[in-house]
Amino acid sequence: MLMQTRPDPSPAAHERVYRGLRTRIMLGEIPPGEALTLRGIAKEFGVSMTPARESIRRLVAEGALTLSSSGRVSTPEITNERIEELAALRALLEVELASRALPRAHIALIDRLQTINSTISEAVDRHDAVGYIRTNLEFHRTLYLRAQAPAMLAMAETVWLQLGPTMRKLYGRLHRKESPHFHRLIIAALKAGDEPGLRLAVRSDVTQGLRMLAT
Amino acid sequence: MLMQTRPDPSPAAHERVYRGLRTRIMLGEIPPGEALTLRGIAKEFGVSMTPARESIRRLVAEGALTLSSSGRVSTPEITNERIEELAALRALLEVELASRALPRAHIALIDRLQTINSTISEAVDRHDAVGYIRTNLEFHRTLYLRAQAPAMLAMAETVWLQLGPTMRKLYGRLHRKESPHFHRLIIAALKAGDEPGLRLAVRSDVTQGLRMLAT
DNA sequence: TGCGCACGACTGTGATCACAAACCGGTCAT
DNA sequence: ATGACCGGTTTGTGATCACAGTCGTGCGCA
Repeated sequence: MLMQTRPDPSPAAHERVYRGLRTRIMLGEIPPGEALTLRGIAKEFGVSMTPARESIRRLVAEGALTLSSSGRVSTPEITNERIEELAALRALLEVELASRALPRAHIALIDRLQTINSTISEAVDRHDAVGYIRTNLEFHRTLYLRAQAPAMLAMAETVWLQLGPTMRKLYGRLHRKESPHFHRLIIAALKAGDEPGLRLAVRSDVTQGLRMLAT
Repeated sequence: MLMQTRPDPSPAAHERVYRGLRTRIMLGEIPPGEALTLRGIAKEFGVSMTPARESIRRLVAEGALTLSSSGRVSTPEITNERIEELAALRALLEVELASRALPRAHIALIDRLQTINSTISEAVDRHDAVGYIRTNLEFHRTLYLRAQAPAMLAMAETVWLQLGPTMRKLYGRLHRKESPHFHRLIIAALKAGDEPGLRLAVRSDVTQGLRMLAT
């Protein structure tokens, strides 16, 4: 009985399309309001319309794309109220996730977070917006994975996805090298086992992007 | 120019299938671990496999259904950790929603909530589990609609959906007529404009179901 | 009697096609 | 010049089909 349960021999076509579009959206590579067509997506990924439609349905269900009344798909045109809401959701979810990760955060995790943090600084110096966004999300995901709360983490990722199209322009104007500042506060709070400090640091980090847009 | 923009002349087939399955899941009419087949769903709704598959994709994306490694779909088998997590999510999201609704809660809303509450009592007396669940959710949705936070409300509904398959058995053993107790506390806090009291009441109401399962 | 194995039915996947509605030009009348 | 109208083209929708993988059942063998 050497039934090697290979988890992913060759991902289904609709899965490939989904992942491709999802990362592009989450990293802000598609501007808000951009229109997409099923045939265009299908041709781009070298598949037929069927898997393209299924991936679109998933992304629409996750709020990453919107469907016009006639079925046209596009990246959502984001309003200020929506951004405020999504930022509030990030604060709610991620503060809780960080708090749950705190008792499980041993030194190896903190080391890893510091490594990621320096990678973020490099991306900032390089003015690499996509690299910055990706590494920044990796920082948060690495921490929250320790919370052992998959459903909560999935919701947080959904919020990141919905913020994707604005991330680009949001973080485009934020190439100050002060960005990992709150990350350092997070790491310090983790080291000290300081839960209130951690909650405040995460909340500050998450809502910092909002403030510059509200002006 | 009498272009009558009818919003929904005849809902698309995949939409009908989606709504049908969604309400059945959210109301707990499908037990956990139940297996579903595309052809079965298609035949039941009188459509082909295509719209059935699309609705399944949406529901899987929302966490209402799970996909086995071979693509088989079934309602999720829910563990205690998952329930704890989902209850925590309900608490986080709904406390925030209630708090945001509080300043906008005028007397007409409170009257409506009281009406819904008495309907809940009737369902309890009738031992009508599905009616109880539906009316209970209507109570919460009516309140949260006032929060003017559509993304947050959508997330809360997603959590309800994920809790659906367990709701039935959870609330099945809870046919004590004490159920609208926390609802009365919520209404009282709304009347008094007591935000801390409201937060506590919502949190208590939302997590009450968990406690009896944790034992 | 118990265990493995093969066969058949079933299930999800993806491609293709026909169809209806929406969109987008240019054109014409006012 | 501005507006409505009308064609062709594009777009989403849903049905159907062929195919590959999976699951289960019953048979056969030890």
